[in-house]
Amino acid sequence: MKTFSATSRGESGDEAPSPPGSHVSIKDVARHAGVSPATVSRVLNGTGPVRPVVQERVWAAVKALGYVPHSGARSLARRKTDTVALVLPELSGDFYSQLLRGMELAARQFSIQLLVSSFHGDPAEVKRALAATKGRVDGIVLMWPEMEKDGILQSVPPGFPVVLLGGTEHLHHPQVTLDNSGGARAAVEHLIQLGHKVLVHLTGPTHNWDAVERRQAFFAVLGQYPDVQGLEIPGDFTEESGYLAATTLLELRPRPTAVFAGNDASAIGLVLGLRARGIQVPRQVSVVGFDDVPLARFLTPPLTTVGADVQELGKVAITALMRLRDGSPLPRATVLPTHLVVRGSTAPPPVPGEGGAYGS
Amino acid sequence: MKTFSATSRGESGDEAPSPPGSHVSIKDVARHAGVSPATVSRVLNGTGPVRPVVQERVWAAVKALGYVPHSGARSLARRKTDTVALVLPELSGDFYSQLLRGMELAARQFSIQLLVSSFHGDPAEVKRALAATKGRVDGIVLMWPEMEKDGILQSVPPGFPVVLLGGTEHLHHPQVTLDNSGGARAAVEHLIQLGHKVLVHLTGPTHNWDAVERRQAFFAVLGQYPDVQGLEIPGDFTEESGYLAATTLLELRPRPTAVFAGNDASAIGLVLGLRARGIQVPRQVSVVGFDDVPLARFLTPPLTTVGADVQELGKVAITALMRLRDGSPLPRATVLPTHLVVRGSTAPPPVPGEGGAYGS
DNA sequence: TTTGGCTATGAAAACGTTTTCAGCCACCTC
DNA sequence: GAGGTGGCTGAAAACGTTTTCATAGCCAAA
Repeated sequence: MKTFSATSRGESGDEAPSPPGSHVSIKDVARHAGVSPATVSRVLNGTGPVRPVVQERVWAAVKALGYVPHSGARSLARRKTDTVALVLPELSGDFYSQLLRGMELAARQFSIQLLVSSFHGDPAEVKRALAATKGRVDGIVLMWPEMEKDGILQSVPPGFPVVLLGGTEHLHHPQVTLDNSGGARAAVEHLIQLGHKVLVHLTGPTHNWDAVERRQAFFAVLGQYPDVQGLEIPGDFTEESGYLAATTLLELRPRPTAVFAGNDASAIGLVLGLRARGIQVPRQVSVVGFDDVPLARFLTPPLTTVGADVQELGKVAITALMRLRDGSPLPRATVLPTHLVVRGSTAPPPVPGEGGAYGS
Repeated sequence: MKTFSATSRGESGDEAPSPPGSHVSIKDVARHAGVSPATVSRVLNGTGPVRPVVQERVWAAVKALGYVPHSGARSLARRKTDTVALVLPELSGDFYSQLLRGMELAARQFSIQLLVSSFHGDPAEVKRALAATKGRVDGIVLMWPEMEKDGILQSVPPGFPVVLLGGTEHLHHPQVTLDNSGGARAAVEHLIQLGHKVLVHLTGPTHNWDAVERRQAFFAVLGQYPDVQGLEIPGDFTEESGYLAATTLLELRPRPTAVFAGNDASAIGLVLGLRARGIQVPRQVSVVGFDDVPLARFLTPPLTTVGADVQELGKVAITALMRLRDGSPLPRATVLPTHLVVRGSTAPPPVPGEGGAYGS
């Protein structure tokens, strides 16, 4: 088998125009152009006055040597890295995918780089990730959906630009979130409007801020409709917990005819679980999710759910961070709208006697 | 509206234990501990001999001042950044999501950071992205699916660790790819085994390396079966192109009974397009995709397609890069296996006279 | 011709680390 | 007591930039 090793590299092919030494520094350029490093820096950055003829000499030297500035050294000298860190719970999945895309788009607009890391729910990882960014980035976008967050931000010095994404509000850092409450309200009211009288909420993890907000909104809406009953089944945002919830649901008395699930994954699990037990959605039970994952519209029936412009969320987070970095005033919290997407998994409740109700 | 500005930050809350000045450097720690910066460095990095009692003093000072090393300066001095750059066509979508996850997992294992950027098909962006990494990373994973790639790697000095992900092979850099040929072969042979005699390939973009490999494999297999005919319809990997291909397909003579689509997106579009024209899949036309996107198993019918462990691909790419960085020998090319996933979108061809064939 | 004020440049000091090099000290061996 | 020997430590030189500060030259004004 042909092998590659760091020492056995061949001659230049489509590499640098004339790549003499791997490491050509600003001093080499200066020497080659017959000027001082300071002047080269001035030409490269367009700062300070330099005679046109000298500028040409410098550019010529840059091209001739194939010089590319060393961003690390540059950052050190300028005290500015043009990089921001993204510390997220996960990187995969539709939500983060969209989020990342929005952030990348914004980053390009601001000409900054993105340093990503994910911590998979481990607080120790968050701390490590945050510490590792010291001296490497100009700011941090942190997403920490857990309720508890004491000491997470220990290693970041006060005054360092940090934007919190989702989750609870924070004394020291601005926050960008989706309107969980509004979305949940819309979902629940949709079910009530359809005529449902017994609703159940399939909750998310109790320590998850989004889950808490959605649950609160659920009961808040029910408080306004005395003739509607609200129950809840504990879940944890996984498809499996939704599947299992189907069993619990069928044992509830009075019988719920509609479910507001904390997110799409558990809603999908629930639909599958109900179907496995012979219950039809939405004829016998209506189901609403939350997130509007791409999958939602491809399901049978297509899932009614609450959507949001997650890409926009990413953009806004980066933009907020940049404003913070630049010292511009910034709202303490920015809440992005969510909207109900009515599809096929919701319908009016079954009329007793027409065979829609499920067995005794 | 309450606003935040960089200058109006409050007192410390859950921030640093005792955050005196925002910027505490190794010199401050040294002074506080009554030693030299060199000794602090030695203690922090566990290098060189330091008396235990002094070590304690240093650690105490570190804690007292809430010192966190400045990675930027560290990188400069060590000539090592513990960061690698990911230069990808996109960041969103199932494929990249999985890829990123694998890379992140591997990165954590190697204790390195990930600097991401995407270029959306623009060669100028690639060059900018690569140049921006100079002095910021120890290596680069570059994915450039286009056939043409002259000069893309101009600004990276020869000998700098680069791993190519997918795409064509390269003289100077090792490569990690998925087995497009094997997957395509398996897909086509599956259709032939089912009894199909007229196959059509819905191609990807002509300048895309993966598309080219899959197309080549399609015709290579057909070459071995003289009694099977192969046609092709040009596409571009988008769902829309698949949808439109349905029309073209129905006009072909002889009538194809099976389609091997270049990827899942176009396969899905095709299925939708066929259905819109009253053609049933797989009863009248079988369809195979490529990629096994998560959606595939939720479609009706679930899509038969070619899958691969994309997360593993990401891991392998990072691992290869690390080996390259460390000067370990490394295969010039690593090809990861793909596998056929048979689901519901393929079936034997309709038997004439049984109503399966579509109208004249 | 001096003075003053530009413009264009270079020398050198940052930036915050790591690492080399040399030196100090205590201990051991004759 | 002289001469190693080895363990700790500090001074200082990197690393590759940017930026401040000083100065040299030049032209206009006095």
